[in-house]
Amino acid sequence: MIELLLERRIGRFQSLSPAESTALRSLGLRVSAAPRGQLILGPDSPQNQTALIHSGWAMLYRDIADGRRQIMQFCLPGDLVDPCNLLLAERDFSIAAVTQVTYSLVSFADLTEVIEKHPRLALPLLWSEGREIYMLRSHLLSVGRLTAKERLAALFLELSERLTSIGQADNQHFQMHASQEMLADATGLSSVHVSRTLHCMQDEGLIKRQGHGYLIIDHARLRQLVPDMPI
Amino acid sequence: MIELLLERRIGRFQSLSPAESTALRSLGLRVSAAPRGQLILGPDSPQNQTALIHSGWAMLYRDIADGRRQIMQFCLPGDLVDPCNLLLAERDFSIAAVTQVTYSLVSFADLTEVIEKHPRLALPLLWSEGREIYMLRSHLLSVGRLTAKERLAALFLELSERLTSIGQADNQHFQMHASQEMLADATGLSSVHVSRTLHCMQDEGLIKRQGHGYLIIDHARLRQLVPDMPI
DNA sequence: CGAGGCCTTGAAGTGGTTCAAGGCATGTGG
DNA sequence: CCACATGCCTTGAACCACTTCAAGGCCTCG
Repeated sequence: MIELLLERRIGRFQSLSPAESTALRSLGLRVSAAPRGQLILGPDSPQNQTALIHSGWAMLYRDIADGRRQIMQFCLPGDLVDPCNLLLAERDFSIAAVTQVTYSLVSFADLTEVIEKHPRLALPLLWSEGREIYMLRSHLLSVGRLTAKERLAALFLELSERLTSIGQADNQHFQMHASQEMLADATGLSSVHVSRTLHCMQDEGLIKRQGHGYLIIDHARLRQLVPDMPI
Repeated sequence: MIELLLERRIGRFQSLSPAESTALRSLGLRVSAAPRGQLILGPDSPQNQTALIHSGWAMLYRDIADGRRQIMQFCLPGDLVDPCNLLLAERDFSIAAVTQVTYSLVSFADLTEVIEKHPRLALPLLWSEGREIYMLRSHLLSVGRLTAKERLAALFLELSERLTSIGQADNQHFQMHASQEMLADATGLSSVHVSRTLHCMQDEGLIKRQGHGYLIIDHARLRQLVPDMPI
């Protein structure tokens, strides 16, 4: 039952045999839970481990001494974070829970064992890594060259699509769990400006908020606002 | 003789047998050349190809309709660009020559053939991919959260270290082939501001320029300027 | 010698930041 | 059930880092 999401994603690349499914699930057997805000992988965590998210949102970020922080990506259910990182001597990022999160830590040994027994799983896992890099590059373009409104629109569209693909949203609306400060740290803006820009977007009818979730009402206009949004 | 650089890099991860060396070299047998400014891989190039750089600098970038452009990374000799991308349906970036460049195009088939015959090469190639993602994240942090001076310092340090590791610079100085407009497109600044900031850095003795190359005179002070520069 | 590419420089403008105060929820302990 | 603290969002006002526009200079190359 658990681990369905990573399976489903991989299965979209190539169909899986029962043995392969079981092997994938074995990566997520030891489930941990973290409350909102808790560090999942930090500078002091053992190296050569990465996170597989089962439920909830996490964020992958790096912060620097004087308090500045950059959120590199939001990690959603089914995400196995950057497995290539397992090969590096040191991890350069931290992962923290945005909502209550359940997850499994995956070690280099775990992953190589699975791949050695089921070599056919290697390719889809790399495909998944490729998607991650792809998103990272889109993020870089966004932060480097888009305006505040465009950056937020791009982020909303990305989250909307990713959540839709795991059945946690439809194209019209989804639950936004990140605080405005997190949105700021992800987009390279200040939280004050995020607040103002969101109001502006709401006034223009691009988004609509109710409670703690955002309702994207005009998916098409948001998309048209973001130049070159292929994802 | 050619292809020495990728071998040397991979060999730093694990030592290579002669057969493995030969296999790696086979990826770079068909050498092409591109003059400064020429497109190497564009939107119209066949998918499922990536570039292996033999000599010269290239840049990986994406540009959007209205002329804005973001350079994601500079590709230096020995770089095999994002092999995971070979698995994706579509490439989201272009590669162009910054200087005169010699390179080989590597297809998905080429790479899988090499890895199937020499499975021990898979890990070091992924390690190399891991480094690339690592740099991409540093780049994102830079563009999202650093000031103009810090961004340029970070970029110079990154290039200095990478060039030093392939014997094309020592820690004190290196040849800067990118124009100020390229530096701007890489750092998310305007070229005018790059010009001013460079002058400011020169006045402070952080860098010194002669001819078309930059001479980094105070590696230590640059490093101290950039918060959290682990690379 | 002229053209084009790249860099420089000034002046004006603006998108976004910072600081600071206040509002509105939610939770918690007395 | 109130009093208070805490976290998050909002709003205004001042400020600044960086952009844009525009003109001019200096190379290089045909």
